[in-house]
Amino acid sequence: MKNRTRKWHTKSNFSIHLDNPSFRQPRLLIYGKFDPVKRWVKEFESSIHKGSPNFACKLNTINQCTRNAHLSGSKLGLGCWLGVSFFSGCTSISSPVAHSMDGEDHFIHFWDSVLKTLLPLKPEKNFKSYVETCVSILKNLTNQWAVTQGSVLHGHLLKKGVFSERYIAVKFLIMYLNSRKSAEANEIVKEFNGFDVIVHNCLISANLKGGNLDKARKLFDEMPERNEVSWTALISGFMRYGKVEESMWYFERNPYQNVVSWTAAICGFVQNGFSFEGLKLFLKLLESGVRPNKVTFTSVIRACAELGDFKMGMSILGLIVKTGLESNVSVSNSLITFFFRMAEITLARRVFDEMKERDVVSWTAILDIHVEMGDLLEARRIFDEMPERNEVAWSAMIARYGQSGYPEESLELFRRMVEEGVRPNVFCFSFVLSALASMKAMGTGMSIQGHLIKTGMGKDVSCSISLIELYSKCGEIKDARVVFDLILQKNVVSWNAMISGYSLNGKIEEAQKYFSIMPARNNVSWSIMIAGYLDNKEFDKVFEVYNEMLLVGESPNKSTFSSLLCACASIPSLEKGKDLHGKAVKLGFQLDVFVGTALIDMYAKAGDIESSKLIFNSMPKKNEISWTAMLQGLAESGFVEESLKLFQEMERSSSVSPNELMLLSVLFACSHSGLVDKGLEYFNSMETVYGIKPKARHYTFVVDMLCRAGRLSEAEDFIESMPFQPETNAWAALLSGCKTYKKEVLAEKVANKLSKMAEKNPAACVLLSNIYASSGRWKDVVNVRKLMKEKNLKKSGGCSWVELRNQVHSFYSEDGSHSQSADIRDILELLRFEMRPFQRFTD
DNA sequence: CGGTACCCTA
Repeated sequence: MKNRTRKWHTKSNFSIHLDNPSFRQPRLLIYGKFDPVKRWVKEFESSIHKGSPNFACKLNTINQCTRNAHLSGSKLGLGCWLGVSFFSGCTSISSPVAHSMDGEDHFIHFWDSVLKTLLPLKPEKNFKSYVETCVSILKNLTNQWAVTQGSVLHGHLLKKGVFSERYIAVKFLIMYLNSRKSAEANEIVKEFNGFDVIVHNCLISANLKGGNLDKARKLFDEMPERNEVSWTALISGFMRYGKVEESMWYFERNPYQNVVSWTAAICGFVQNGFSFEGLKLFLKLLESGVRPNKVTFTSVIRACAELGDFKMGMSILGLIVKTGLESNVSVSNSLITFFFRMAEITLARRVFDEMKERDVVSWTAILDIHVEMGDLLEARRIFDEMPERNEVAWSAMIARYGQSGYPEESLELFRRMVEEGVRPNVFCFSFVLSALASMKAMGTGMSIQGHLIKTGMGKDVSCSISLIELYSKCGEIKDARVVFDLILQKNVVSWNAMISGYSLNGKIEEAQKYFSIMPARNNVSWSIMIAGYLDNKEFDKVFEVYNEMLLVGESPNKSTFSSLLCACASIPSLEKGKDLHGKAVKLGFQLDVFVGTALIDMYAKAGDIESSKLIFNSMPKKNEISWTAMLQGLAESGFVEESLKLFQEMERSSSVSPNELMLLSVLFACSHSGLVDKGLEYFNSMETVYGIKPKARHYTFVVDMLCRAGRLSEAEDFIESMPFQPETNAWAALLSGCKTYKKEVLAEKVANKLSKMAEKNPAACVLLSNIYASSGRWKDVVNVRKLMKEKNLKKSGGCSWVELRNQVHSFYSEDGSHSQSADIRDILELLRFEMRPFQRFTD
């Protein structure tokens, strides 16, 4: 069911709304930098001017800083005040990640400073607020796993005699349980002197948090009496681990059916993907006369968003208004996302704008809307000016920068995140690792891996997947394999990453091996294999795997189609291509940039340039590759003027800038239409205007262009003045120019040059032997061939193939490997015999 | 001492 929602809000829904003026116009003007801590530190400084700060002033400052511990300036502010330099340890380290890892220390320093200020204070001055402050610090320490600082506070409170309060003892118990400090936890349990419902509840929920479901159940069963909290803890705990049936077993037997336990069950359904059942349970709740509260509504609204049920959502909104909860922060937060998922972006914005009070989730929700729509600039603006950021907001930005081709920015944000004391979760780590993978920054990736191993996240699937990606991209496939082997719970995605790594490193057999033994495959697995065979130019295998994929009932995705179409373009097979085009339209992929581009290329290579143009013009989004394919298609199909016109149009009207391949097409077009001077002009402006350094292939095209126009001496000068070794093809172009324009002297010169190169260059050998053959110098031909054999030079052979009943048969020259090779040769002999009378026409 | 909304890997 989760998948259904994901599929439902595709990007195409939003492109319409992006242009909606009512959404565009009102910019988010409510931003404003808000950092109360800075204000408090300022007030504190002014009180120093008046004299030394008193108890109330110090306590107040601690409270403010603790309450706003998440804010960026707070740690710095308090640190400066206490004379602790938070950045002392980090300025000397230049590596961004080493820098980040030190963030943990800043964060510990922060709490050390807080305690250093708190401990000398005398509680008698205002006992009540002193205790309140301690409890608030303790809560933060528990959330942030600062158990060392927690035990310092614990000892201090014992000494001061504040610890007698029962509820404080419970909070320490929870802290110790969460940090798995069983000795300390047992100590506190002992002090409670026997059975206590609350202590037992704490034990149960700690076990549930750690995943020990059986232990939790046992503790629950052993309890002589239970309260409503015991039941709800169990219900929600089982839901958290996907045990919906067990959870409902307890729900139905729960003697205290209050809102909280109802909400736990409803929410559990929604979180496990059973939103419809969640809604049904909500209706039952209404029937039973229990009044839903804000938490219930947030879960139910989320269920409507997951189901895409706008009407139901609006009915529930009616109920919300009736109960007076429409201005509640959490409820509004869920409504923002609900409207966004319904593509009602204006409504989502209105909910946000009309909120009297916003929290970090509200900001993250509105941030995510911009991120999802691809408006990265505006998203960044919101992100920078948000009053508070949590790991969700950070990870949304880090992920999106990485995916949009800005891995450096992704890494920089990650560094800042850790520096500001926000603890990254496994998702965050995997985002930043995949950004590093696209930068091929193995060293930095390894230091993050070190951190992951140290903190016990080294075997996590999502992090490991990104690590596999990183090592494969850097060519360290063995290391990728080590990471893969260590994953505790391998899922399909991790297998896919491994297969794709092998394929990327040219080990298609290994990829095939893993593909065949993986326990479960999805369409991505199949696509990876198809793309792998495509990279290896084994086109018959491409279609073989595709047919097998269809046979097992797996549905191809967009990337499958672009690989298949690319294979069609390489063969080229118009029939297969058209067939795939039809299927793509049926599945709604024809508007996709990658599929569209592959179609353009396929039709162009198959000679149907009209169809290419039709597709190009109908594409709603074109990227650099689409333009390149179209320009190349036009130029190579002989539509040179149109190709040049399109290039100019692109420069004028699109944000795409010219690349190497486009300039090759332009030079090709100029060469084939006799526009030599225009071509030279383009070539000379490559570096100055477009910032592209010409490659050997560009030089070859210019040589070809000059030769075609008969400007042979110019071509010779050009080839001699090249800053690097010319391609063999450049010499070939010059030679064929000599042949056309009967320049025998020059031809002889070129041949001499080639014979010098022939030692190492198989292409030069072939060219040379062709020259000798054409002038009847058979002895020289044999010498060249002998040279090739001695030096073990091999030219990659030409290959031809035919397509029969969904199978591609390929043949190399002198190739007898086909199973029906003998029969084929017999037929060929027969055909040759029958064609003999026409032979004089073929020469 | 129990229940929530925002982010989620190829």
